[in-house]
Amino acid sequence: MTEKQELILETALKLFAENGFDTTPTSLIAREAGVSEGLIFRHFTNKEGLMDAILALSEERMGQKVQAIVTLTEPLAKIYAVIELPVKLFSEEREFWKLQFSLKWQKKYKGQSYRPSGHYLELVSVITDAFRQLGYAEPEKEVMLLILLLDGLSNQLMQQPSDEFIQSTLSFIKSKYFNA
Amino acid sequence: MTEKQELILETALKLFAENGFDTTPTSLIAREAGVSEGLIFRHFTNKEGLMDAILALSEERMGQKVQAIVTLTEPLAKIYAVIELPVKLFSEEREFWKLQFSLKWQKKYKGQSYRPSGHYLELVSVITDAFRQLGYAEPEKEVMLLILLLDGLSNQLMQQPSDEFIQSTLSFIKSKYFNA
DNA sequence: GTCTATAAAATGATAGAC
DNA sequence: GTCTATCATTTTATAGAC
Repeated sequence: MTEKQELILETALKLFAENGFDTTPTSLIAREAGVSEGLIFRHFTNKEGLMDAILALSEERMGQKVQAIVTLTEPLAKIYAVIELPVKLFSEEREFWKLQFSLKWQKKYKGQSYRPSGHYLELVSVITDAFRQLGYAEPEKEVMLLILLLDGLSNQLMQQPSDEFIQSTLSFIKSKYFNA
Repeated sequence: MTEKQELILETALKLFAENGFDTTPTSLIAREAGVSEGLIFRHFTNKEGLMDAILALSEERMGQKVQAIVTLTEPLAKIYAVIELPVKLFSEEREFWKLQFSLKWQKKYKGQSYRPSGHYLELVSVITDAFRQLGYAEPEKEVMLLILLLDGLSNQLMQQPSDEFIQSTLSFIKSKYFNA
């Protein structure tokens, strides 16, 4: 991966996150990255190829995050880590994750609608077990509820809420979970 | 509002909801509605005007829904009604509400980002009171949490989940709320 | 109110030189 | 690997006839 290739990827990521995939012209990406428009197509074939490359990075980074949670031993620690995940993702690489979440709502990518990644499914399974270990009566439903909650939280994080709001939300959510 | 005007609006709504605002050409709207493309611009000035007209309808319909909840007397009934709101909205007018929710993620409309409507703020205030009446210690935070939950639920509703999933989710959420 | 025809600009993509 | 120049299409929008 050459320097310009990375530059294109980084710029495209930023612009896609800010303005959406289909409202960001390749001409703008080229201008912002300071490269010729032709170069984008030489390296990534077409606009979709550019998105593919970004998504490949995404899978990799998400895998690392999930791994870090899965390796925790205490069930409650796992649950708290999942609760903190969206905030962590957004604070570390805001544009990157904004793009991820917004994809769900944009035009079907390559004809398929949004599909949860393998990492996501692994996480669900691990958290279900955690709830079970804590003695919750309906672990599957608890996970489902928690997902709804974190989905909504990710949603809110797009609006750049204050740090105070974020912290207060996190601790309030955590306060709802304990050994059953 | 003439017959063709309504037809254009209805068709645009459907297509915007399916494919997004900026990925739906006016030519397609015209073809699907069986009218000339020029007529769209004659009536709605430009593509944005078309969206404005749709959004005006939205405000009106949302107002009706909120009014129905506000007039309930029992605090728990209000909370349950809010919990049921997303499902009700999607089952009654799926495309319409899908468009609403997806707008949050699309390109900033007219340069402003998404802003909650007056109806929304009214609803928040009423539900906060309901929690207070039920004796909850931190009603504001409870509302915030509930909003996250319903935001996430709306998100999931986009994926056309099974009716069984929906019902089970609703009753599980409700089971978390009672007189404190 | 509605349609046909057309303009004007933007956009994705390719070819060929360096 | 990279750039310049250019093409083909699509898309928003307007003008004028009926």
